[in-house]
Amino acid sequence: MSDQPHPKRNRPPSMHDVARLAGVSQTTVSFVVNNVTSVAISQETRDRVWAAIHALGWRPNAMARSLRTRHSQTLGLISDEVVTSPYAVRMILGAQEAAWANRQMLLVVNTSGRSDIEQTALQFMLERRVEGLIYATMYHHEVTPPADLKLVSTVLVNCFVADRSLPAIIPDEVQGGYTATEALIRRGHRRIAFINEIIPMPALFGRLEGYQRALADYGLPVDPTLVRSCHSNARDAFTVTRELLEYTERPTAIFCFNDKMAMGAYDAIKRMGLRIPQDVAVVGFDNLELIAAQLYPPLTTVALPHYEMGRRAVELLQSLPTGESLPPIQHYIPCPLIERASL
Amino acid sequence: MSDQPHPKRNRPPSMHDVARLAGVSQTTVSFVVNNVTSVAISQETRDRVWAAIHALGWRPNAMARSLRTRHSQTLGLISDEVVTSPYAVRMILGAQEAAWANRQMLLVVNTSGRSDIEQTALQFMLERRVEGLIYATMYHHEVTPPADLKLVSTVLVNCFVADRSLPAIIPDEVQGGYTATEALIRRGHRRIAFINEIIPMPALFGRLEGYQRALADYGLPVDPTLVRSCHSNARDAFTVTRELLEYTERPTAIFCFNDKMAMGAYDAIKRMGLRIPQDVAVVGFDNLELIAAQLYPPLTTVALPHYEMGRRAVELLQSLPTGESLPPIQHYIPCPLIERASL
DNA sequence: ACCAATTAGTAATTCGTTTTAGTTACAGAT
DNA sequence: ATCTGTAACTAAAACGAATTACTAATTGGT
Repeated sequence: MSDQPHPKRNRPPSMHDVARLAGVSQTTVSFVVNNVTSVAISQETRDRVWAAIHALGWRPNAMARSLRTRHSQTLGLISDEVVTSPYAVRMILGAQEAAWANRQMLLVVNTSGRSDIEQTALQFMLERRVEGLIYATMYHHEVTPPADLKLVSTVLVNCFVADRSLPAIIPDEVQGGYTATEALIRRGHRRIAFINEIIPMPALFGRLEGYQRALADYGLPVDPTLVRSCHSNARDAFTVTRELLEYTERPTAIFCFNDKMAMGAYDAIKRMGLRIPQDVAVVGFDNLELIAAQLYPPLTTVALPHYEMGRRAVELLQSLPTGESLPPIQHYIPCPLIERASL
Repeated sequence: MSDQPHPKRNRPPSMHDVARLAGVSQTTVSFVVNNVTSVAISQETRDRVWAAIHALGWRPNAMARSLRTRHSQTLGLISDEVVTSPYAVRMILGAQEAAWANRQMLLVVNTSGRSDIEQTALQFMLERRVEGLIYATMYHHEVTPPADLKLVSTVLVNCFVADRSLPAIIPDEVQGGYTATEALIRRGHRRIAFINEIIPMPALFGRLEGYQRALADYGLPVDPTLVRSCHSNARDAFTVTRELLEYTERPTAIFCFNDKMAMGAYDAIKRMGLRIPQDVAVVGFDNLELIAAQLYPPLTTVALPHYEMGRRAVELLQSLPTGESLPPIQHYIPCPLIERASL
């Protein structure tokens, strides 16, 4: 009664089905598909096999292949909030594109900072025999990842473990702070304020160090009253900026810990009737496109190299000969200055 | 010489290894692990098996399991720029969390709008036998996905096909525009301007319709001079806002097509010495946290329900009994008003 | 005419599970 | 003493490919 001859339920065609249609053995199909040269197959047969493949719409079953070859062609990415955050989506993109270039797929899990999810996610990925794992965080900080992480090659991104026993890809905060400050100095600024984050974190110390080093390298004094701290949001930065601009000897430039704060600084500067960059120059950090490019004038800022970090992490994993383990090197990725119009 | 007895190279332990150690058959191990009740296994044996599992650190090989059960426990997500864009990362999060709740993993590929990548990505996912596919776009617009998409259950997110032959999850633009306008009306505003996007797209028409309907429902006239269009960036919105505020009968409220434009509107309003919301109220659209929450005063805006759309898409796929196909319903997801302080 | 080499394939095993169809041992009933 | 029933397992066949180790037929050299 049924028009469809159904070989066995209606599952997708297998190599056997192809072989049957082409009148050859499954082995031959495999050889044709994989272009195996160690065994000779006539051109005529190859053509017949390909014809059968197209006729049936066959495509390989990646699980069967992986089971046999012991290569899952899969990388895992576990992150706390990266997926959620506009901050770091480019990191995923970098990772995904690098994986893609190697015909690997990326399994992504966002833990929302919950360690139970993190633990389960790791187990899931181990079960899927990922060939490498990226453990990334939204903010650059120290982490204590689950112990099972040791069972697979892992690269930390934007974070590090206390004993530096795992390879990590982290932004070069010091160079970033240095670059921002140097750019201002080169524009002739001598009184450069730095509005820093107040909650202790590597970025805070690194950027401050960069700021200080740049001043020192160019023979400028470090005026402690020009270094202020507040929570990294526009509101608080607004207040601090206003205070800075009321100094008798007003700073002519402000380096903000991040773009959100630069946004507040902009507001304060404009409110006081000053112009950017003529009266006060501003440099931010993070290169949040949404803020930096939309502000007026567009904000010159230092970019966190998220894309680059994601890419490097994957490339590091791919560079690893099977079976060996990655040396626990901490890779510092430079933070480039993105020049717009605020200085 | 070597301390390590190596059963066969150094591959991860298999059920056979566990079985050998526990002194049972591999079948028994499987039954214990999967808590199979159709076959009786004594408690004592169960304990021995679990002990062996822990001793060896065994964990199932998901590929072998999937091969056998024909369930990949995997969903695919193909997007143009979603991964890249802060706009819609929450969509991925929604999808991932829903997948997670069902013990499924999400394979993510970003095509960067390139159809060759899109095509290959789809093939990869089909090879991995994904149990469902989400095809998402960054902007709400019409798409022509690859034909092979028909081979797997697919849900479109934030986009639709011309003939509506595929189920789609899309934001309810009309309701969003209505909600924004209504909120302003309820605050007593009578002259409400709408700065719309200028490039034709569903959002433009939908939000405009919502705006007009709200005015009509509340018996307000639609003044065509109050509806302006420009490219959706802060700079152009700044200019348009300035013009609007120079009308002799100035609008007391501005509904902006999106938050970037609201950012420009803020600048113009402040520049003219007016206060938000006392002199001019503003409502945005998109709820870009970075902008909306950082602006001063914080921006009241309509949120695109990205998280919800991602979640719904996955739940739709999961709701599908194996073998059947999803009805091509277009699901409109409401866009909620996020109240902050700009009206 | 015979051996070696080459060409063109195939059979059978394996990867690590799930699952169906048994098997064995023993207790209790008759 | 045998039969039935249950408890406690196990053997073996999938799943869909990759891969090793053959075989059969042809060609070429002498």
